[in-house]
Parts: sequence; structure tokens; C-alpha cells
Amino acid sequence: MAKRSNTRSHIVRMATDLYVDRGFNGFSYQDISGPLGVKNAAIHYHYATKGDLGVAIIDRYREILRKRTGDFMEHGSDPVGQLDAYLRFIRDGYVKDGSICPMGILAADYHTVPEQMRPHAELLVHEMLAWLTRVLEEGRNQGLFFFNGPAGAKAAVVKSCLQGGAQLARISGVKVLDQVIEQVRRDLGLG
Amino acid sequence: MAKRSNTRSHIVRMATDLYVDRGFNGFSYQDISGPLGVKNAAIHYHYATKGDLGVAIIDRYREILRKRTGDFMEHGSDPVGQLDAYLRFIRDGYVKDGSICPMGILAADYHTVPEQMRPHAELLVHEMLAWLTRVLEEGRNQGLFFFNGPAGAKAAVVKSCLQGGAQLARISGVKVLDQVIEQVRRDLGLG
DNA sequence: GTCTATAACGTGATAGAC
DNA sequence: GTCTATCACGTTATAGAC
Repeated sequence: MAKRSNTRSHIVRMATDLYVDRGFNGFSYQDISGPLGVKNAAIHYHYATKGDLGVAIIDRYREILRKRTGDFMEHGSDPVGQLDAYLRFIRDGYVKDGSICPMGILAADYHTVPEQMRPHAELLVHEMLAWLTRVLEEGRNQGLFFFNGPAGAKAAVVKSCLQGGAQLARISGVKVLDQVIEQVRRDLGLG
Repeated sequence: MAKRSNTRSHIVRMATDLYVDRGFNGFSYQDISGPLGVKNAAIHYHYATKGDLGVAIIDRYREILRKRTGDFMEHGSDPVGQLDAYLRFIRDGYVKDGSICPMGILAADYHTVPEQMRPHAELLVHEMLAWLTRVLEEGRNQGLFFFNGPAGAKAAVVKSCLQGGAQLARISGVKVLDQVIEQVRRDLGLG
């Protein structure tokens, strides 16, 4: 893996933080170039359009997801442990930085973001749901989770819950997210 | 109820549609003034700042919510019927206009929207969850719904599910929303 | 290959005409 | 009371210097 320019990686990292904090239309090139100590147009060299930058942001999330789900599986391939690690990941991100799921933000901005971002967004959602489906399926087969219906549908429910729960927390406080997390576990037959 | 200026009510209506379609930072005064056939600054007369307009948008959603939940209760005070009417409302809105829940959009933009909007947003969330909590509680008491834990937590889960589900649908298609709706009903013990 | 100077335009907002 | 002409600034993007 060749080491790309330092500025370039700084740009994506900052853009990712700005994006999750303010939405795709809520930050500008200035928010990146200023703190980075370069001119506005330096960003354009590395990412010609904001759409290109948006694609990089989404792909970065896909990589983070791949890495995190890999870690979850390493630290305990037990499905309950993997689910709880995911729930903790969501809650910790919210408490630490006010982070909410990037897919929800993307959905809110979806009709305004450059079209080139959409296939990448679709992949991000697909990969997320595929992982969660597998965890739930295995957990049910092992008698750890209890739910009716297809694992894919339950995965969509769990994902939607966490995504929506963190959003409501931004407006109403963290308590509602904790309620959601506890109820999700309860609805899976976990203590 | 005094009849306000025609322009004024047109503005809020258009702003509401634009907001749910593109997010708070995704539309501008021009998007309203142009189609309305007035100048940009005419909007500023009726709503001095974009924050004032934002407050009007949220309050309009609060009124819509009051009206819809009122209708739900009229057409059949049966809790199952009320829940299904709500689920249909969400799905129809998405299929017809690509609408998603305004609270999720607000959450995505939350760190950039004018502060005056926040208390109104908090009320909107509170009123929504209060209604849903009551429906679920009554349904459980009547032996129609089956779930463990506090009704308030289950209401937060159901609300989060629908909110997140419609968002995922924008990215991945309506099928995922249908999966979520079916699974929510299943998780409540409904056919 | 990397970045700066500058452009062309859209933004929310003010002052003042009718 | 309602709206128009205009502003100061922020926006993404291009052309060209080093």
C-alpha cells in the first residue's frame, strides 16, 4: 500500500469529520484548507470536485466498517459479543464526538449530493447490512438470539434502530439512544 | 384563526417541501422566491432570517403530526389500526414524494442549524414519542401487542426503525423499508 | 506534482421604494 | 404592510505559477 501524500490523507480525514458533524452541504473547502494552512484550491488539486471528495469520504467509511467488523470478529467470534461491540461502537461514537451514522446523513442530503457518490453509498449500506445479517443469522442458529422472520429483515431493523436512535439523541439527549439500545437487546431475547 | 397573507403560507409550504427533500442547508431563498414569482428579499419580510423560517417549518410538522394522530384516533381508536395507519403514512410518503422523517434530516444538520430551531425540534420529538408510547401501551394492555420493557423504550425503537428505514430506502430502494415495516409488526407479535 | 491567485456565481441579509 | 434594488460575503471551480 503506497503512502500517498500527507496533505491528501489529512484532507480526507478532516472532510470525514466535518461531514459527519455537519452534513455534506454543511461544510466547505475553507473549513479544510484553513486549519490545514493551505489555500482553498489546494483541495481541488487532490479532489477536483466536491463530489470526488464525497466519494472519498464514503469509501473511507467503508474501510472503517471493514476494519471494525474485522476487529469485532477477532476479539470474540461469538455473535452476542459482536453485536454488543457494534452497539458500544455506536454509543461511544455518539457520546465522544456527537457522531451519528454516516448513512443517515447521506440520506438526508441524498437529493443534492453529486450522483457519483450514490453507487458508493449503496455499497456501504449493502456491506453493513450483509455483515449484520450474518451475525444475527449465526446467533439465532446457535440459540443466542430469538426473533422471527428473515435475518435480513431483522438486520435492517437493528441498523435502522441504531441509526435513528443516535439521530434522536442529537435532538433529545443520549437517554433515548440508551433506551433504543436496551430495547434492541430485549427484542433479541438478551437480558 | 385569522387568515394570514397568502404569500406567507405559500412560503412555509414550499419551504417544508424543500427542506424534507434536500435538508436545511440544501435549499435557498431563491428556490422559494423564483417559483413564487417574487424577489428573494420578499421572503425576508415574512421570515426575517432562515432560522425563523426553520422554526416555521418545524412547527408546521408539529401541526401535521397533531392532525394526523388525531385522524388516526378517529378512524379507529384501535391501537393496531393506529399503528398501521402510521406505518402506511410513512411508507406512502416515501413512495409518493421520496419523503423521509423530518427529525432525521434535522439531526443530520443539527450542528449547523440556527439555535432557535432546537427547542422546537425537541418538542416535535417529544410529542411524536409521547403519542407512540400511548398507542403501544394501550395495545399491550389490550393484549394486542407483545413486547417486553417500558412502552417508552419500545416507542423509541419503533420510531427509530421507521426513521432509519426510510433513510436506507433512499439509498437502497423501497424494499428495505418494507422489510423494516414487516419486521416491526412481527416484533410486536402481529401477523 | 503541488499549490496560489483569481474568477464567476450563489448566499443570506439590509435599506428603502411603494 | 408588502415587496424590490442592492450589498457584502462565502461558495466551488479554473488558470497558471513554482
